[in-house]
Amino acid sequence: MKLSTRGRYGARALLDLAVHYDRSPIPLRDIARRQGISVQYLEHLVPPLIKAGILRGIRGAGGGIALSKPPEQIKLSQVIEILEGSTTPVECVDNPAVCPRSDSCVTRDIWAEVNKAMGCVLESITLEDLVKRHEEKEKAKTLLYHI
Amino acid sequence: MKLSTRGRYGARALLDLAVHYDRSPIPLRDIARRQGISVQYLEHLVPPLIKAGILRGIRGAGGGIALSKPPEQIKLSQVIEILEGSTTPVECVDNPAVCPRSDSCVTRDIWAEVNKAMGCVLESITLEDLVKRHEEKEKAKTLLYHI
DNA sequence: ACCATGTTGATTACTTTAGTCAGGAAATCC
DNA sequence: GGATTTCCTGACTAAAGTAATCAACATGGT
Repeated sequence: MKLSTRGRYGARALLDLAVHYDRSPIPLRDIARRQGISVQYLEHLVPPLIKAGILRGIRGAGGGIALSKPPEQIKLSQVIEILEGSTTPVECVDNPAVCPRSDSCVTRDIWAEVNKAMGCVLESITLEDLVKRHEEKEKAKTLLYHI
Repeated sequence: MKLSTRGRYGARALLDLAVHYDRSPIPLRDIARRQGISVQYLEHLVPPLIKAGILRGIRGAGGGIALSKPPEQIKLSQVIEILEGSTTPVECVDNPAVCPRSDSCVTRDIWAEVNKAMGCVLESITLEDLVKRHEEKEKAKTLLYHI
């Protein structure tokens, strides 16, 4: 039930962008540095997000990438779907034809429920929520310094 | 977020055993045939389940494997844990040390919630539940013949 | 014209997964 | 007590997926 680096890095990158939302485009270089990801790897995560309408890319000096929608309109479920493909733990849930047992298989029903449970969580969280959580953590951290 | 064949086949095999619970041990050969899994592959799923106390193996003619606990005492979460290892979608959830950002990372919190959501589903389902679901499906199927 | 940036495709090394092969150990049956 | 049946164990292989780099291109800003 693993999530690959694509989804993980992608989520972090988008959070990074959401934190700086409404500012000018941010170069991949900056995100890569802040998030500890190589620019070259990040470059491969960007195109699918652009195609999906989540990001836009601005070339040339002073360019970078930016969210093409406000953070509260971007659900985590969508991001993961784009970068990881389907989140289903098992092929047959999305595509019953891959297994002749699909319609009589009770374990398949369970995997579908597991998938739904994950989906509900991811669907309920937007980039804005992530930003809020992030800010709260930062706040808590600075408060510690004053003790 | 994939589940490998280990967990899938293992779950099906245990369901098969649960359906025949309280009968004599069942040879791997039978389970393999009914479930469409190779005996040789199934043989590798059995030992960890035995070590975990879920199964016992009876050698020799008339032998086979059998559940060592009644089906209502075997949770799916345990089975998956044994066969797949941790279900966490991301290393850092179980083991914060793998990533220096762990304590300030909000995406990590999300993966933990996703993991919990999956865990709740798997924890709530026992082999007995699977058997019941299975029987209902069978019943529905035979009813269809009488229309 | 030049440089900074995103965009794209090919390639590589590595790891995991799925599965087979081959042989051994214990229990049963005759 | 030997043959048979079954589980048990470890080594091995092929294929796929993952993580990442390399290299070249396209485009916008100055």
